[in-house]
Amino acid sequence: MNQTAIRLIDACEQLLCEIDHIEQMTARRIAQVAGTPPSAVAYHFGSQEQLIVTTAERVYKRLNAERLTMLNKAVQDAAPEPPALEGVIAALIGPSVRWSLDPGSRYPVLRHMTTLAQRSGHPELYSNLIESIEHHRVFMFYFRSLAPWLSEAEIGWRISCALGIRSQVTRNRRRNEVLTSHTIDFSDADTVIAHIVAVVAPMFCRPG
Amino acid sequence: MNQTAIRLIDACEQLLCEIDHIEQMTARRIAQVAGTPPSAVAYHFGSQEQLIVTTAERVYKRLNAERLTMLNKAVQDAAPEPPALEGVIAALIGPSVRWSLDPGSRYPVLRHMTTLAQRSGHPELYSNLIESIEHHRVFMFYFRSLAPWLSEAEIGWRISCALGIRSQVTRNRRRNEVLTSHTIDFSDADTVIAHIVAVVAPMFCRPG
DNA sequence: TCACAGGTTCGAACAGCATTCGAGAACCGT
DNA sequence: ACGGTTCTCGAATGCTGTTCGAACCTGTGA
Repeated sequence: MNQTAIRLIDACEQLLCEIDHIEQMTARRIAQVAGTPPSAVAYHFGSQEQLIVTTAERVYKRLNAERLTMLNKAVQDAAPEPPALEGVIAALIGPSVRWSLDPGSRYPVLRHMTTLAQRSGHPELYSNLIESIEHHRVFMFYFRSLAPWLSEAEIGWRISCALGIRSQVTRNRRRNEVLTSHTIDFSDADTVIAHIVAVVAPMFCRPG
Repeated sequence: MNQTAIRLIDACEQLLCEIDHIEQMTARRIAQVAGTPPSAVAYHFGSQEQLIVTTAERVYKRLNAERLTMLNKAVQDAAPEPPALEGVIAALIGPSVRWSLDPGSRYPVLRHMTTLAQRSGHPELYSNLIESIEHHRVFMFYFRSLAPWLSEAEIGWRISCALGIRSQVTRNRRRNEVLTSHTIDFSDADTVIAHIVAVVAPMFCRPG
């Protein structure tokens, strides 16, 4: 990849973390930070949107690496027994929660990307990011061994639910605080993770 | 309210349902549909964004009315016994799910509004819509009577979780389908509602 | 009937945007 | 050293939301 392209991605990543709202993201600003003319964005990536997606993919890989690290730790801690259900759930949603609450993390990149992906005019740009669930397969494996009475689809559905709850805390914090009368500290990652685990774990209970 | 203003809201509502990307929403297009000059948007609403928020508020009221109707029906069906937990959950998330799958509904208005709220530079415009939880208070009441072992905050947290899962199905359908290997029919409202109820209900179980 | 004030309409104008374009510079295998 | 590809860059294009001032209704008090 070209040096200019890399500098644009770096600038894009940095800028996505500095801005509050995606509208403040302009090709001119990215180019200014990267030290290139604005037209370099279109030349190297086709469009500003594609540059943002490329940037998000790079960040997303790091998040998934952290998920896998947490999962492996939970597995090794329990070996040779299967890992605790709570540990697997925490590995699935923990890094997102932790990143979203860490002001120094690159989580804003993913938040802005998700916003952009919602009914974008070019959904094909995001299909790789959204439809790739490779990084969930290994979770699927452990959940199945922990809840063999659930089908693969039922496990996938529960993973989806867990991710939906995760999104609710990482993206609608104000509403959450209002709904719980400010009695839950949604600014503390461990508290939030524990609360999510507490509601997700029962979903995997044996029926009846 | 002025006749021109009403025509602008009508045009805005209609247009929000026709477009699939919020960027296709332009003041000039709204004005064209409404038969006014583009400047009328700024004159009557201050900004295009404020017009969209006003439009969304009108639609949101209808959605909440439908939630209340479903809830009241569940209550009356079970009277004098307390309503079924499943019925209360279905009333909470059902209308959103149903609207989101009905091509003729006004759900796109709310979807675009949410997208806009996340990428806007003027969050104060949305605080009324996002922080108002009056329409959830009555749900809180019935949940508490069904699960008295949970505190008000714990109930609020579970409502939040249910709404997060709801958003996951109304907004990330493709990802859901991939995760469940296309074995769950996410285009059928009753199926989706039943699945959500199935995972949310256990959250209210008595501990231990 | 007139005069006037306030609210409303309207089109032109403004600043900002992403992207395109064409000309030139830089690089690289031969 | 040459020829062709890749890259750089600033100007230009056609969008955008919003502002502005003049014109236009409409109702009121004299």
